[in-house]
Amino acid sequence: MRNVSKSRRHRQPRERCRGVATPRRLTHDAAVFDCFFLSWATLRPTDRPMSSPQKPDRLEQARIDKLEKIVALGHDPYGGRFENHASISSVRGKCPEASGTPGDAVRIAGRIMLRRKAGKLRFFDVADSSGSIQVLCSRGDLGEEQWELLSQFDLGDLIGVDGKMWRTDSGEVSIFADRLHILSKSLAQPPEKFHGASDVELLLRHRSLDLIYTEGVRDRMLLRTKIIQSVRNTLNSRDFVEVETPVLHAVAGGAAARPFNTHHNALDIPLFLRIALELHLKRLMVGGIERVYEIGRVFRNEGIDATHNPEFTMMEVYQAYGDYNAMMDLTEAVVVEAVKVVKESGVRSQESGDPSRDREGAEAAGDSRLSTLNPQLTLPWKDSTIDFTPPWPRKTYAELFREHAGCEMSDQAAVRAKAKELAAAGKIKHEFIQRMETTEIHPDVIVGEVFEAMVEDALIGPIFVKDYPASLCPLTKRKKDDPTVAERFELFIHGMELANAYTELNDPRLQEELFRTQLAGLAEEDSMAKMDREFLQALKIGMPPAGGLGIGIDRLVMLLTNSRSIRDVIFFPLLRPER
RNA sequence: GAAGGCGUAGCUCAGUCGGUAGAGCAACGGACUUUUAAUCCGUAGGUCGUGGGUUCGAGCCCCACCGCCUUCACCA
Repeated sequence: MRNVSKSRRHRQPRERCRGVATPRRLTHDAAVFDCFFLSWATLRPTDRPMSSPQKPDRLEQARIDKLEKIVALGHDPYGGRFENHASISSVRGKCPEASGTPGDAVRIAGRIMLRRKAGKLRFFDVADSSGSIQVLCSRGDLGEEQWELLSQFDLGDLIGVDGKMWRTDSGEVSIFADRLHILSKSLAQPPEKFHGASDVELLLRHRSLDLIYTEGVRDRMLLRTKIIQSVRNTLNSRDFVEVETPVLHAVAGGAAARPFNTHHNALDIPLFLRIALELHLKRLMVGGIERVYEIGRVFRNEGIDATHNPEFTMMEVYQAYGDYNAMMDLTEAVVVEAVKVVKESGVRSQESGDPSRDREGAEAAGDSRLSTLNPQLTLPWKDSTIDFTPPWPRKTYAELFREHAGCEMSDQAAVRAKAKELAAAGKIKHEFIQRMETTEIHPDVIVGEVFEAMVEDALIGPIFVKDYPASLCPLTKRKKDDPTVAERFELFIHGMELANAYTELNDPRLQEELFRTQLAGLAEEDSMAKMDREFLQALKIGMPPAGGLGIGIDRLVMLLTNSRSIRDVIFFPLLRPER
């Protein structure tokens, strides 16, 4: 809390300044800097955030000098409304075929990406969100004032251009500039023009730079948006209703994870950031919203690595009067529709330069299964491909356990022996074996450990793993003919767990009992059995039998964009603050 | 949390055995009216992540710390 109020103290005076310093030619930059230094000086030295601008370095100073020249020429270096400009991709098509003849008059706006000189000619490559184009400026055709203005342009500046479409002698599509406008003076030196920036930390801390200068980053992030849009479309077209439920929870339930702690001052109560969407959505189902979903951020206070960010995006959907079989069908639909969107986008995935590579690769490999698959539904993944063509296999947990572990999961002695074997091979922690030998651990927990070590990585998929040991699933309905088995499935693709679904438990008394009984061998924080009275009360009112499904959106985007790190699909992943 | 790797100019990177800190791009000045990472000539630019230590002398060796990456651990 202290940190928050501290940073607000920094921010307020500066934001106020920004309001005062409305662009007034000539005095504009002076006003900014007066204000800036004023607020700066009022801060005690220890309050100064390290990330805030320090005194300008030599490169920044060179740009400030140019900014001042721009002001002296009577231009606002930070521009203003710039109307009726066209997208760069749209004007490219208007270029005359023959070089040296003027085409249509156009107006564009964008960022200077490259600059070249040839005598009294200046070439700028200007890019907007649709593409880039060359702007040609001729000393002989522009007035003194315009030439003076463009001489103050640097890489990274945002400019507007009025001109006519023009093809150069070498055939390059260009705009022959008639009039130039400065729209925003960049004070920061861009990365090296050929190699770009490659330091991962630099790119993550300055994602804006990454988006501008690293090939493919913006396309991939925008593809994320399209994928999420597709998920919404799929659900909406099936009459599911999107809602928003609280992020601040008094009890962080619905999943087994450690929450972030926070505090409400006026109420003076502890609160938690949600770790799942589940319980509120079920309460809405009780309230009569029979098909309901939410796509939202959840927070888990755990480790950070290539597949885990402390905050991530989860989609949870509930369908009254359905069950987990209905959820398997829905999962296939949601993912397949998203795959189609990715295929249609034509955005190149991270490591295959050519979007059609997966098909050619499959044929070249001569794999009969791959060559007969629907090429529309394959996407590249690392060195291979993922075939999303439905229907995906649906195998039971017990079946897969038998297949990969070589023994029945009901054979406790054999399972224990297997666990020890895996520990010797370094695939299961020795501590777990010690606990297994010395304390009483539920047999299903041991089975779960062996399953994770032997089966999960081997699941190429997409494959639905269904019918989990019931004791691992306190929010799930048991099978009618076998109460030791829960109607739950997980979707695995290349060892990654993408979806998790249940036939939801709607018996309030059984639910309360499951919350109450702590599973032997599990710490409380590792269990989902957190008593939530509001939720139990809702179940007493009566929740329809239902199917429920959760999909990790970030992981879905990773799989569909061939991204190995979750940081490649989140704009601002959490980093330790710089000191 | 553990092990390994990395941190040098705004950016991308060299830096030999411990002996004056290097290049390309970018910047600045100049030449060039059809360039495509333009080219050519010149100038300037460094708290070698931070702090200690060893040494006549440390970017380099040692210790601690900070950050990032990889693998592992944790992780519905």
